[in-house]
Amino acid sequence: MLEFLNITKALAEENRLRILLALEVEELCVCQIIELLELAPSTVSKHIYVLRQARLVEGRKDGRWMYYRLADESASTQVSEAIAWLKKSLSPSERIRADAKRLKAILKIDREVLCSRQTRSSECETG
Amino acid sequence: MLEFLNITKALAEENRLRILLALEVEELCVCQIIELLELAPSTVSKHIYVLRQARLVEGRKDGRWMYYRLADESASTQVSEAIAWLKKSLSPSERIRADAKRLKAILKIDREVLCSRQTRSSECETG
DNA sequence: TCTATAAATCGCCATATGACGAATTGGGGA
DNA sequence: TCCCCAATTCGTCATATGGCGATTTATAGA
Repeated sequence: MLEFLNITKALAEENRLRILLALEVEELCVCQIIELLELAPSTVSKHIYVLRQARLVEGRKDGRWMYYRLADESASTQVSEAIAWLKKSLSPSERIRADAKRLKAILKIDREVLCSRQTRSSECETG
Repeated sequence: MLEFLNITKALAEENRLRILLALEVEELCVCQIIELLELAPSTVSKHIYVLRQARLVEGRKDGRWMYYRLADESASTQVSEAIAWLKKSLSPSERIRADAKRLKAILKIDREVLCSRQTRSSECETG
């Protein structure tokens, strides 16, 4: 029950769904997720924390950067079922399409450039 | 996205999960759900409202009583998938087992007796 | 028509949650 | 060693949500 509730609570927030959908495309660095959602780093970090608690995403550290990906086949049945359900049931809305388009643009930007751009200012728009 | 979020938000609360699991057994009258959860009628009513908004449950009026059941095959794909996922993924916990046992006892009580008992007092324990 | 009552709605309160900026942590590179 | 910076954690605020009791609504029965 508790594990299940952790999962449904994690899925019950729009920005967290956006993160999961983005990770469906490919593994992402935190700065790429920040750029996609256009939220403060601390906010994004907290959302990722909730997703990790629910075991829906897994992280890997690479130097100063953290990369996150959807939980894979090594995950528990509950988690795997949840991700399968998510993929099957979440039909494309306007926002989801916009995110997908925006993510394509973000992936074209060199990651180091993206991170430093966030540090300096957020003048340059991505989409 | 919005429909999906309505569903995940509805599923992201323990007492609402308890209601859905009880309705898996059979259609129930509100007073039976109140007896099971041991919460105020107004609270239970609000939970049912959320479940209805998400289209996870359907109601039918019979005189002064309202009966609720899980959404059936006439429901949207998203709703059907959600219920299928719920049934498949929510493994029995202590609380779920206790509820199942308690529900059996509640179903043995005549509905009118149950309702009037709630009105007078909550002295008589059910399980 | 009037009363009783099952359920829903309203109003209120306490707690949970999402948002941000500030401060902290930890790994590279000078 | 010292500084830089990606990411996280902490502190705070505004809003959302779950809980209850009081009130309202709707229907059965006198």
